[in-house]
Amino acid sequence: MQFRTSIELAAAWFPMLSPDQQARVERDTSVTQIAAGTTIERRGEPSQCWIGVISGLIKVSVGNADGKLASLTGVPAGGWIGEGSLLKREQRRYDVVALRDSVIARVPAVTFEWLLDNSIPFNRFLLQQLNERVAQFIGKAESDRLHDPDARVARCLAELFNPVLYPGMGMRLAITQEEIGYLARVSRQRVNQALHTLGERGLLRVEYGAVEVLDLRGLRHYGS
DNA sequence: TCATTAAATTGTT
DNA sequence: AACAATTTAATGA
Repeated sequence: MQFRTSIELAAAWFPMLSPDQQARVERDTSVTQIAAGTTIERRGEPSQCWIGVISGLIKVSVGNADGKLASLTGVPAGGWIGEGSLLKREQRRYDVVALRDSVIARVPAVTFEWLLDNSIPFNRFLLQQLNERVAQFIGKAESDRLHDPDARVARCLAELFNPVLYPGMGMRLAITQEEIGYLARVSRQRVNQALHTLGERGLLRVEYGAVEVLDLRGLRHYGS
């Protein structure tokens, strides 16, 4: 089955399961194709699924009670998101939106918990995933203090594009300057300024409601 | 299909 | 933070 191959390729934890565990995951998991710009999960909905990105790229907007964004992060192919809400049995506190045409897998909460109870390799994978996420936030906090706003914007964009890796190719990302601001922890006005600075250096091109990355390496190493 | 209006996003102070 | 300018989306003839 082609879905089986997809899950095996994208989920590092899948091959570690026992055959009967794999069988159950295959049975319970739904894999769907998502068009770019589609909202996969909406804030407030109690949808209890663990979401994995088989291919493409999605973004996760974490919001506070006011509906304003507190932070935003991209999830590349192979990444999984939502275990926090599952573990705490809460409502979703963020929007999940596909940035590119993507294929996502949904693992029901009961299956997720069953794996948690029965598979040590699965627990190990989760620990690693959580650890990396913490490291990512710590790294972001560090660069917040070390670099100027231009560099922060550049690195955040590079971080979003990092997983997709189209060397030299122009990639267009539908993201608002306000969103970039929350992502880079910079005011919207400063984002606007930074984008033009980066644009003048030929690293990207600013569009309405989007930016097109021209030089991913340049962005990643900007300011260092 | 085109013109008008509203909403969203951007650019500037 | 506030404002004007610009772009997109929606609506109706």
